[in-house]
Amino acid sequence: MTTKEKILDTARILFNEQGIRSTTTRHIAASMPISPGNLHYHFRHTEDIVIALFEQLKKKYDKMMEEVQELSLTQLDDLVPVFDILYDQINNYRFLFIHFVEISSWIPEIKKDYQQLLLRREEQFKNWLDALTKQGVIVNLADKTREGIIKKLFIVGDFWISHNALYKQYTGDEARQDFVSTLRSVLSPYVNTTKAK
Amino acid sequence: MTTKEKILDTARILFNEQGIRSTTTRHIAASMPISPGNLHYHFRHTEDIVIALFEQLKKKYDKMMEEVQELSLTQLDDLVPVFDILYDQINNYRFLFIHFVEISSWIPEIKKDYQQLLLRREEQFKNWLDALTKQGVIVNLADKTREGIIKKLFIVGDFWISHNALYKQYTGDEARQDFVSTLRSVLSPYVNTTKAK
DNA sequence: ACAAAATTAGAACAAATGTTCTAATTTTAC
DNA sequence: GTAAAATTAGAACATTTGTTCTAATTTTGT
Repeated sequence: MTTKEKILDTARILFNEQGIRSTTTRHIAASMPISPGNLHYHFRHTEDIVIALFEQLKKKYDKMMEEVQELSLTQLDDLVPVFDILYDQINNYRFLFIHFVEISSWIPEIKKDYQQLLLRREEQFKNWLDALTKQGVIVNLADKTREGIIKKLFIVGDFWISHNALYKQYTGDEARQDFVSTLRSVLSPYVNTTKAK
Repeated sequence: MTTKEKILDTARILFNEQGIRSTTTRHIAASMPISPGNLHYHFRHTEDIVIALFEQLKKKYDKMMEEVQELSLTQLDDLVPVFDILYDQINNYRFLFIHFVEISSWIPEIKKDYQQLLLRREEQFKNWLDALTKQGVIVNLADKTREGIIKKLFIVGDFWISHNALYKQYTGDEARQDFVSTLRSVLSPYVNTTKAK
């Protein structure tokens, strides 16, 4: 692992554990350990580290969405493994989600990027829900209903981790299961109970 | 308005507008304007300001929940005015919701308080949903389903504002309407469509 | 009216932060 | 093997921060 990669990894872990407010470039350098000068040789500005980490997440997201596309879904629970992977990705970069508003006003570039990501994801989800309807997994959805479902999936997906940090504070498998079942429960009211093709 | 109240109001507005990271006690003092020394005469530590603001919100929440208790609900849309008031409260203290995880690890006292608030709210919501079922507004709910609904109401209620800041960025009435309709849509799948008493 | 208390301004301080600079060391290319 | 480039350590700097201190001014109670 190069120093650059090591910095990103250390930063990500410290950001996740201590938050972005109390994690300084000096802390990151000290815990590797390298000198502050060395760290700033690789990343001139602190925000460059955050930007690079966001890029990592974005890449992983895109890869995951590709894989989902070719999935054949015959029942709601076929989504569980997808939500599982989603959980890991969010959890590994949870500082981004916990501080998203702060970061996006600090680094406008990330805000723009994230909005475009959401736009694309919204389209993909629409297609995805339509496919589920066609397969008879979920009932027919009015446009407004479908939009509402997607909005709830976004909010729960992005902020379950914050809610959990504030309230139940599940860890490990318990956390993952609660995340998955909460996301699942956004869709479950719309499951088609009549046995049609 | 006393100086103390003025400080809290100014701090709240600056926190909402600029975030807690870039709002310092000096900024608050300068924008009133008073001297930094004067500000720290009224609030020895920065966190005392945040704690006082959280107390304000808590009081308003409790007052609102009392009022809701005596509401008679015969249809789902009777909840709209409740969600409306909720929106105003959250919006006026949105910095708390946007930085909740950060604040709660910075000031453990607030974390504890908020967890207890949620515990109480969870009980109230349970009773409330049961009442709605008895009145025939919503269908019978399994325990797990009811818990899931409440969890979604919490997550959407607490983080719609963050999601909106990141994505659509609605303002004014548009914002309020989207908040209300998103919260409403958590319950709408469970509305009782059969005409029973 | 006047003493005591409360409030205020503004200087002062120590600590921390992001970043830059300089000089040394290591790696790479040929 | 050696010159150039890349990497590293650590000192240095300017700025900002929360907070304290001192002295002045204003308000309050009687």
